[in-house]
Amino acid sequence: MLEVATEVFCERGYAGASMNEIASRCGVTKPMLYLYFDSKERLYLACVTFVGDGLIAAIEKSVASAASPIEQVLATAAGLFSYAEQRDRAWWGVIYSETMPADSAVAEATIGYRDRIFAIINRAALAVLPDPLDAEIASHALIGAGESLLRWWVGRPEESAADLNERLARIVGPLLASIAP
Amino acid sequence: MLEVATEVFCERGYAGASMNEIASRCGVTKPMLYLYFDSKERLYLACVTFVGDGLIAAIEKSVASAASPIEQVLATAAGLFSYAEQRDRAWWGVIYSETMPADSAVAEATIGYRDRIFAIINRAALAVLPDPLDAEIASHALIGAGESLLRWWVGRPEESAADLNERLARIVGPLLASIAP
DNA sequence: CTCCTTTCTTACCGCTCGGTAAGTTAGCTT
DNA sequence: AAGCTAACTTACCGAGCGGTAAGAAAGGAG
Repeated sequence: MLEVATEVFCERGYAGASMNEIASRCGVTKPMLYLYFDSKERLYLACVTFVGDGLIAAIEKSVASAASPIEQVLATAAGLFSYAEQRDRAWWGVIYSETMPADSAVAEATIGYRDRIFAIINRAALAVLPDPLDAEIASHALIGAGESLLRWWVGRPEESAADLNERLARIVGPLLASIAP
Repeated sequence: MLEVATEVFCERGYAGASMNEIASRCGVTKPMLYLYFDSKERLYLACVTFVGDGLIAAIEKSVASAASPIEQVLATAAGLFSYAEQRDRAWWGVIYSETMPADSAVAEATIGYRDRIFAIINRAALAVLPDPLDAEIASHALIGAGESLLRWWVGRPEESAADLNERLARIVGPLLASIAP
C-alpha cells in the first residue's frame, strides 16, 4: 500500500497525485485510505519515512565498510543504487523532490533525511577539503550528481547497479586518487 | 509578466501554481492572462522558452571563450551562475523540474533545452572519456551537480557568482587537471 | 434466525481549479 | 455630445480535488 502510494507520488508529484488514483491503484476505495492514513499529508509523510529509513539504512550499511573518504563517497552512491535496485529506482524522488507544501511536517521530514545523507557525505568531504564551505559546496555537488545519475538510471533499466558502480569507480576513482592518496 | 509567472511556477511547481495567483501578482486579473496566453500550459511554455533561450545564450557565450574540455565544463557552470545572478537564481527550475504533465508540449520543450545543455557538456566529456556511456554518465552527473549547486545557492544570497566560480575552480581544477593535462 | 460488530462502498460536501461569457470603464474619433 | 473600440473586471461554469457521513455486505456468537 505504501509502495503504491510512493509510486504515484513519484510519478505525479505531491500536488498532482490524487487520493482517488492512489486508492484505486491499491485496489481499494478512497475512504479506506483515510481509515489507515488520516490525510494526504500524513500519507505522504508515511511514504517519506518508509523510503527514508530504508535509504539511510542502505547507505549507512554500505558506507560502514569504506575506509578512505573517497571510498566513502563511492560507497554512498553504491548504497543509493543498491536501495534503488532492490526496491524501486524512482522512490528516492519522494525524499528529493520540491513538490510538497513548504513549511509543513512533510517538508521537515524530508529535510531531516536529506540532512542525514548530507552529513555522511560532508564528513568524507571535510577529510579532503579543509575549508568548511568548500566541503559544503562539494557535498551538495556530489549529492546532486547522485540524484541526476539516479534519474538517468530510471530510464536505463538495462544497466545494472554493479555496472554503474564499476563505471563510477573507473571514472572518478583516478580523479580523486590524485588529491587524497 | 513572464517574469512573475516564472517566479510563481518555480515556487509552487506546475500543478501547485494557480492562474489566479499569477494574475494577481502581475497586478491584473485572470481573464487578462488568458488574453495574452491561451492556457496554463501555454503560459508555462512561454516561461520555458523565455528562461531556456536566455540560459542557453548565457552558457554558449561563456563556453565560447573556453579552450580545454575542463575549462568548458567550468565555463558552463559559470554561464549558468551568470544567468542566475543576472536574472533570478531560481528560474532555472522552470527547465529542470519534474512537475509538469508528462507527454505534453511543455515537457518536450524542457527536454529540448536540457538536451542542448547536455550536448555542450557531453562534447567536453567525450574529449576526456573515450567510452560514450562513460561520458554520458559523467555529463549527467556534472549537470546534476550544477543543479544542486544552484539550489543551494538560492538559499545563500551572500555568496557571489564570482566567489562560487573561484571556489569551483579551486576544488575541481586540480582534480581534473590530473586526468587531462 | 437474529443481533452485533467489523469492513468496505456509495454518495455526497465544500472548495478551488482552469477557463469563459457578459458587462463595465475609459479613451479616441467625428 | 454621441458613438465606437479597446482594455479590463465581475461573476460565473463544470470538473476534480481532499475529506466524510451513512448505509450495505459479510461473518461470528448466541
